[in-house]
Amino acid sequence: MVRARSEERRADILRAALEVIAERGYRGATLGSVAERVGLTQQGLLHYFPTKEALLVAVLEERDRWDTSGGRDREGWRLDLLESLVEYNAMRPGIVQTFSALLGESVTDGHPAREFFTERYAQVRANMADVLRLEFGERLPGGLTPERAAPLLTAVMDGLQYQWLLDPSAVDMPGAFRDFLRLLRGDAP
Amino acid sequence: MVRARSEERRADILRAALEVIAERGYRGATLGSVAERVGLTQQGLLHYFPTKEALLVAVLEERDRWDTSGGRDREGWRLDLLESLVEYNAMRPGIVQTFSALLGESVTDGHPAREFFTERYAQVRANMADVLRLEFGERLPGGLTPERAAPLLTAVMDGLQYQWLLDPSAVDMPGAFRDFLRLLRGDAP
DNA sequence: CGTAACCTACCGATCTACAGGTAGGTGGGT
DNA sequence: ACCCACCTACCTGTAGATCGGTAGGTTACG
Repeated sequence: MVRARSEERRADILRAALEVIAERGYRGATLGSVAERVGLTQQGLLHYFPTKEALLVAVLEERDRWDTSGGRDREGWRLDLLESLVEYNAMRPGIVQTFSALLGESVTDGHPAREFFTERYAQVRANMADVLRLEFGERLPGGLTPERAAPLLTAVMDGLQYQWLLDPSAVDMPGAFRDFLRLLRGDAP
Repeated sequence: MVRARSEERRADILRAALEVIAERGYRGATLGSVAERVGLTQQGLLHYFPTKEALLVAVLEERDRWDTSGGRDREGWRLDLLESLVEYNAMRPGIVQTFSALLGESVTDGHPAREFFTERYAQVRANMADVLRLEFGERLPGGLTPERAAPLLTAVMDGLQYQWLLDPSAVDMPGAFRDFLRLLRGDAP
């Protein structure tokens, strides 16, 4: 079963790339250090992914697949599932760090992940709007439409991640996110 | 007046560094490209800032000075001044991009700006809490304490910046921020 | 006043260290 | 016999940093 072994290798490489990108960002990551982590030479790695950028694209695609599986894309989430997602993220600093680092880099000129993130955020906002509409209808308790609240919801998730990554002990990410949801719901504390 | 000329040069260099970091991030920025922008060689630049990291530190310090002048530090802002700040930022994509790129990078291991941002965010949250307390007292209309709302306020500002940088036409940053403030205030739309 | 000593603001050459990528193998499984 | 999964060797480019200048101005002092 050579084929299976090969697929396994690719998965190993992607996992290692995720780690290295988390540690050093995309620009700071080197093929050599990714290769080393899976017991390959840099050139051996290039056998699987012909360029550094191809590796990045594969990483992003996998993230996409992971995101859209679990029923997010069409079916959508519900608000309480978002809450669990944040809790889940709080236990996986590695993944959060990878994508926060990439997001930060991606706003620089000509970054290979820029288009990916641009499209992704458009889609995420649309998803968020759907979730909110499902939960609240055309007007949230605070008076916003789902479309107006969606960028805020997205921003809170991302912004909290940065604060939490910089100092996990200073920010209770899931707690703060719940606070925000309460704000959206217009609940009393 | 050799001294004055020198100070001017340093200021030029810092401005150029800000630009280059916005375009390529810190890791992607090169001393040569910064130097070129002010009509120096790379070695000439190193005469003013002995290492790349020293240059970054100087950039961050200047930002700090800029931030804390204008009466932010002790006296604090008020909520409506925050609103103007966001509007102001929306007209200065360069600055926003520089610090968003740096923030993103700074969560990677051993990044020279990491400590700076960690401390800075602690301070920003404290400032935000003060602003909120000044405006609302110990309980905001939504029921949160100033300390609980501060990370959210901060997160919204940062998160919106990323969405806006990726696609300015897709996000009305000042508008969205006002929406959030309305949520905090518990106003009807 | 003049000149020697010194300082400031640079530049050219060069070193070291990778980084990404190419070319051309080799060896084991099918 | 063949091909997939690698490796060795190597090339090219680039980045940060050091070294040793040089030109021009400044200061100290006889």
